[in-house]
Amino acid sequence: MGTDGRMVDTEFTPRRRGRPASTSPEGGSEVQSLDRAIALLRVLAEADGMSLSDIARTAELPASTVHRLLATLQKRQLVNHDAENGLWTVGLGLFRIGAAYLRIRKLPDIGRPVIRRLLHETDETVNLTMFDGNELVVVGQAEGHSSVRAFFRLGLRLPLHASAAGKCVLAAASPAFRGGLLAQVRYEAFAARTHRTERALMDDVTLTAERGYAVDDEEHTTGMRAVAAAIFNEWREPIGAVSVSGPAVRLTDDRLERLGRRVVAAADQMTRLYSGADETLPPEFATYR
Amino acid sequence: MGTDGRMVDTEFTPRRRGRPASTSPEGGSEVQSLDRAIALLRVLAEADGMSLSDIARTAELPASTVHRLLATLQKRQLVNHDAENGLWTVGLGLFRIGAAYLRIRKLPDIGRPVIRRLLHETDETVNLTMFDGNELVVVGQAEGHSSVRAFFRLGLRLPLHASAAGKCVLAAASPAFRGGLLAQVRYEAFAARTHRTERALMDDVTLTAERGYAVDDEEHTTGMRAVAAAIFNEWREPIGAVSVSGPAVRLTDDRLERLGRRVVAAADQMTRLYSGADETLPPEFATYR
DNA sequence: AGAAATGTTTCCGTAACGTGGAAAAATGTC
DNA sequence: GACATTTTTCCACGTTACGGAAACATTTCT
Repeated sequence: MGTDGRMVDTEFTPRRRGRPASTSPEGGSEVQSLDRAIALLRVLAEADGMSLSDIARTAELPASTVHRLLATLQKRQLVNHDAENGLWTVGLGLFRIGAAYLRIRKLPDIGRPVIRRLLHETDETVNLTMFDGNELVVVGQAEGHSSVRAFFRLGLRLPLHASAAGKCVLAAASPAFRGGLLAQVRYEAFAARTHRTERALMDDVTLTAERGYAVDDEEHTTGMRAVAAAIFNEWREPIGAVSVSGPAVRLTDDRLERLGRRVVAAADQMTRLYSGADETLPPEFATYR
Repeated sequence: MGTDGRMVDTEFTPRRRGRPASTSPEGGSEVQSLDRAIALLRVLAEADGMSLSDIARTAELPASTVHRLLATLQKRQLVNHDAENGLWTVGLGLFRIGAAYLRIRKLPDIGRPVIRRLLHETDETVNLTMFDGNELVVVGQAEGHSSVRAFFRLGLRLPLHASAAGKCVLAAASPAFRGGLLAQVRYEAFAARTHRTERALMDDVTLTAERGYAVDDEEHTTGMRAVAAAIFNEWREPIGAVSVSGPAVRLTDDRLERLGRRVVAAADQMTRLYSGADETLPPEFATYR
């Protein structure tokens, strides 16, 4: 309403296009061979070394079919085949791909309930961002009133120097790491109040470190304010941030302060969930930590 | 030679059967659709959220084909499809399967060079075992002289009360955990000298804890002796053991002592490699720890 | 030793199944 | 409102996967 629109589309802003998925009661197209191969992987993942005929029996498929599928999987390193005893096991290639899940989805999946609660308590848009390269990527969100619809859409990349999320990550980073990040900042001007010098940015970051949360006072988009707090991994390295944002007219100074404390609490909770011993997640996560 | 054979085949002893794999110069049968699906997973694992058309362009496949494959992968949870913005990401199912790799293959893969060195230094059969349920499973080995060929083959399960590996794991376990394990021991008699009572076993375990390594003096197989030391994870919980075994006539008391010290050193090294900061392994492993 | 049993790999005729172009459906952009 | 994009469904075609059977090996039984 107050803001005059999309002058600041830093990067592409992907949004649902094309024909929507059928409200499929269920099923649809499926590829038999792929479906069977996945079934084989499931079988293999539960055993530590199986012979071809064991696998074929368990999966209830003819041996020749299983052999063909396993050979393909082996060529791509998704399964190992011990040449000496002929046993098949899950392969490193599968692990490499599977490991990507943690990098990409762990925080969003864990953070969802926290974000949603924050939305209901504050009635403002909540964003979850993850550090990637030298920017922050929006990986989760919960939008408030439909009136001011999502400025920060999933996949959008936020600059370090012109976003609350970026500044709180800078404030939380180790001095050495922060130095490396600052060296790459371009100080692009997104709005009238965007920091234009390292000096100004660092003063803000120092304040942020003392305060515990960062404030974006119309620095990214004119008319928009936001507060953010950093989320950490198990070695207390910042990996992302939670932020609450809304039109400046609604986010007055004293409300900003209350939101700041609330955001810090939410970020702390996510840190504990991310690096710690909590449930709501499948047991596979317990293996790491 | 001295031993009179396979009276103690606790469990199945899988060994290479059937027609051996072709010394394939390369390739062979392969399944196109599966091969393409794997390529898609690789693409997805490198990006954090892609649209269908992006994926199709990257993989150089028609959109309809990609869609069909993704739909199948999604049904099995190997990929996620965000209904709101239509982005595809790697799924939890993929992680669940990939995580099995660590459970099954991490120690064997890491331990291989250590095992091989131990073989060359001692000239006796070396075995790597992992704790599973209430037994130890042979997951890696290096065989000495072909004369006394592998008694403990890959996949063989060793009992806790009648193997050097089992006893050193018992000795290294926490009192509470050890209690739970002991309650399940059946005291099956594998050889004349097998421990038959918890009393006798615990006396041996106490001695093992003091000594640092376990000794199997013809308790599993008459005529065979072995020494073993435990391998630990990052929380100092025993996860397996390395052992050196051979005919009693070759493994005299004083040689056993020297081998014991050597086995402890090897186990320590594997503990460091397994739980620590070493390379020789792809970067994915670094994510955990 | 030889024979029988078990397990793996290759072969190949058959048709089922995956393929991909095109159309339909929906949204963003001009 | 027309045009450009993107996703999803559809469908005729023939490539591709299927699986029985044979060939090949190794272990076990007699």
